Amino acid sequence: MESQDQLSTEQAILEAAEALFLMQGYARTSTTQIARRAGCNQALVHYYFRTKAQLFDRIFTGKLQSFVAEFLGAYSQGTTFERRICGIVDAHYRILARNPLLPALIIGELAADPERIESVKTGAGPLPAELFGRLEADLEDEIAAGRVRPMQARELLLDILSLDAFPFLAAPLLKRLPGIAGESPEKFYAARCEAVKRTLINSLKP
Amino acid sequence: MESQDQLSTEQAILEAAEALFLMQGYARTSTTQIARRAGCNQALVHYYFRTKAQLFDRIFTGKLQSFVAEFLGAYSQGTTFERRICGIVDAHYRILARNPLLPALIIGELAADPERIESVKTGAGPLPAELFGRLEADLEDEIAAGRVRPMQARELLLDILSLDAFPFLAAPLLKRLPGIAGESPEKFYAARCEAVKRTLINSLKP
DNA sequence: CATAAATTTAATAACCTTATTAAATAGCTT
DNA sequence: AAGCTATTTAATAAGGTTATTAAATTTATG
Repeated sequence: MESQDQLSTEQAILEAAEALFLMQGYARTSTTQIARRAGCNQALVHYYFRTKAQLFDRIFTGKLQSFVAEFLGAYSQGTTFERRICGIVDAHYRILARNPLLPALIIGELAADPERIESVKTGAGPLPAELFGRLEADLEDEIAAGRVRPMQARELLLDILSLDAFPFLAAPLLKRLPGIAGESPEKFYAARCEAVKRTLINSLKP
Repeated sequence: MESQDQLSTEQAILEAAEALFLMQGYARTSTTQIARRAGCNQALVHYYFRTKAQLFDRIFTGKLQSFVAEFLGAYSQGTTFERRICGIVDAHYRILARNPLLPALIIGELAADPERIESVKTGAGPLPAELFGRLEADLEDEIAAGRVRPMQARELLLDILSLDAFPFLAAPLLKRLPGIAGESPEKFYAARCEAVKRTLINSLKP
């Protein structure tokens, strides 16, 4: 039943589909294209996954939920608030370096099909809200102690998310900018991560 | 030759196409759909604009270039560096409030079709590079005078672009977040603009 | 080996898309 | 009104897409 080739064909389709969906999005990717990349007949894509939509969901529902959960849940155990913020940024850049194309896909697909957002939200569970609550409580303590300027937790979270995610969202554009085009992505992102931490830490000072 | 109805049909097609392209992207929008929204026959779309690609270009090439130019060129004439930074952010939020869906379209379409980036770059002309140079020179002066911490102009520009653009890119997601869902977009963006200015100004302190 | 099950293929139905064409209609202009 | 042009329409060609089907092939198993 479950021979080696069978599993490897199914796996080949999954991998081809993931790569193509990430590079081109859902609408621009055809099952024919997926089959060609996986090195199999087009009907096989439907044999294993029935429909293109099911194949997409199979790949991305889990990926999306774990990504969102990891991303919002990267509130680290640092000794100081400053260290915890830096921990978040480091964690975000690690996650993003592993999935550089995922943010653009999320934006693109969720904008086109907002009902999918609900499934992501329910899938991510209560973790994000819980962690936001912890960040909020910590921030209030820091502000009360005079170590951080008065600000809302929501704005801090948006600052962090913006600074971390934007370089990956705008990568196709940034890659071509004169000052960046030469650099390797790894070096660029590593330097950017350090700069973001400096910006964030400095922005919190009273 | 150019009667009132003729121009209004052409205009109706342009407006329908712009709205649909912005909401759904290029690949998900069909000329049939455009015609339906414009209230005309599908062949008319091709009568006026020949191909779907030409229609898209006709609408967005100019829009894109002026958007990029405006966005990068919003280096205002403030009396102090701090004021100039705030001027940029205010300008960005004004531009974005007028074109809230454009950033996501740019990201989505340029990621799928990187060669279009070149046309945007050439269309934007030397303005961006020139203005970046001015920001860089000003920043160096401020750092030399000890009014701003040492940092690279590139990182400052990325800080600004990230903080300004992200809320619009992630709007479909953010709109559903518990703490934001209730608010009107205008209020949310206005509050965010103020918060971004505070974050940026504070992040520059030595 | 025989046979049953799983996998793979070619063929194709049904549908949608872009773009063109030729005919019909409307709008001017004289 | 006739004639010219511009606009609009219905029809359709050509091609691509998803998904199914039935037949062929491979693989597993008694």
